[in-house]
Amino acid sequence: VRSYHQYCGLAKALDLVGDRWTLLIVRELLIRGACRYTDLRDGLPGIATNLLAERLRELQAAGIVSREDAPPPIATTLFRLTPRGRELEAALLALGSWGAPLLAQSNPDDAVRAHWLTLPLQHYLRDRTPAEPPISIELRTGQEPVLLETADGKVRASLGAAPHPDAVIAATPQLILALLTGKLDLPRARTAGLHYSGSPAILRRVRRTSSDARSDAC
Amino acid sequence: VRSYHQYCGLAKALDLVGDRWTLLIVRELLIRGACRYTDLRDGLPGIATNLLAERLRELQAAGIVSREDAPPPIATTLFRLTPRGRELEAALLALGSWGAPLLAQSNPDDAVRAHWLTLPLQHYLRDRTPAEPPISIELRTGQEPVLLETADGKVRASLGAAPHPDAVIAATPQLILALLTGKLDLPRARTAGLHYSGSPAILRRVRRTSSDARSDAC
DNA sequence: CAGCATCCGCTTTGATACTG
DNA sequence: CAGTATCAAAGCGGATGCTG
Repeated sequence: VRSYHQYCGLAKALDLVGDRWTLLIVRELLIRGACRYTDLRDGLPGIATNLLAERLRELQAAGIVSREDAPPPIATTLFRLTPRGRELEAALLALGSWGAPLLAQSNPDDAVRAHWLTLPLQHYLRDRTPAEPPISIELRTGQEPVLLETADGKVRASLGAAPHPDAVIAATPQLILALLTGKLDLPRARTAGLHYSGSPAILRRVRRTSSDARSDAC
Repeated sequence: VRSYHQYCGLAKALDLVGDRWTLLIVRELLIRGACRYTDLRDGLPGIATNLLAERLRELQAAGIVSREDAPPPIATTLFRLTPRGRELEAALLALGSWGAPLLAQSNPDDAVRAHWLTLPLQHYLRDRTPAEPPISIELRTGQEPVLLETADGKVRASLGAAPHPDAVIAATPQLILALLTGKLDLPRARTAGLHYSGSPAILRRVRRTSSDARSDAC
């Protein structure tokens, strides 16, 4: 809340979203869309409930988040990003991409949520054969499923199950990430506990390999 | 310093650069290159000196900043970004661009530094006639001069004087920004205290006009 | 002077308990 | 479900002092 009082765009941005937890709240709303208070709390393990309430008030005052009181049948409050809030997506993805390599050394006592996978996956994966018909892959981690789809050369990740997935991967987020980013091949991932069903060609189409030239390691 | 303990790239990034002042220190090193401690303090008005020292230690431990002890003639310590630190540029520019519209309502008691202009200017300006020979414009605000140069359709902003500028603009940063982003035309800017020397065509080549279609207002 | 370290008061955060 | 209340601990801001 305390301003830097500097005539600088970055400082002004940090005045609004630089406080602890604030950008992670935006992350939740970006990935999940409209959210209830409890959904947010579940996606932000470690946050104190008074802080979440206070941040939501600040974000609303800053025009980044809006709150809707219940469509009639369900009686609940929904929080969602305003258009201005959604404009934070580019900055958030850039920061998340910078941090993605840090996921390589995974800390065993880190909290894990399946939907957090969508950010690094969209960053690392490409469709190698965009001319062919699009495919979809379902990721299962014991929590909510995540859906991967190819679209104009890119890979989109979103929440939800695939109606007719071309492949299904079931494992921990760490294992899925290791497999898809090329750190582990399919046989090794399987012995580590990953379940894959579908044609190996589907996997090869989007999987990064160690030979992929990218500046950032994973 | 306190970690979020979340298996998420954004959270990992914020673990390293999410603390107060940290991204602004990176901003200084990005714009100015290698810096002495006192240069940093001057570019970060409001920071407590012990915090600056502590943040620099943390950034060094994180592999984002390196410190060099003096080339022999001058006896001083130089701080600079490591390659990994420089990779923060994209994220920093994205956040700065998001915050750039907030510069429109300028607060009179905000601190001002000429070199902070480089970020919003690179964001807003385009070279309208990239086929013509490149031009350079010098900005003077009473502090260090800033140099604008056209290069492949874009406008680059950096610190330092132009050897043979095609135009010179002297005014406060707020006025310069208002003129170049199209909020003020040249006659009005002049009556507000701005000095312009050079052909008006030079200005028209890079200046944004209110008719420029961009989603973000300024 | 450059580059800190120490001390102190205030603010922010974290953890938990409680409520309409 | 969606918060508020309370309180201890940590972080921050400002001033000052120290060292090569």
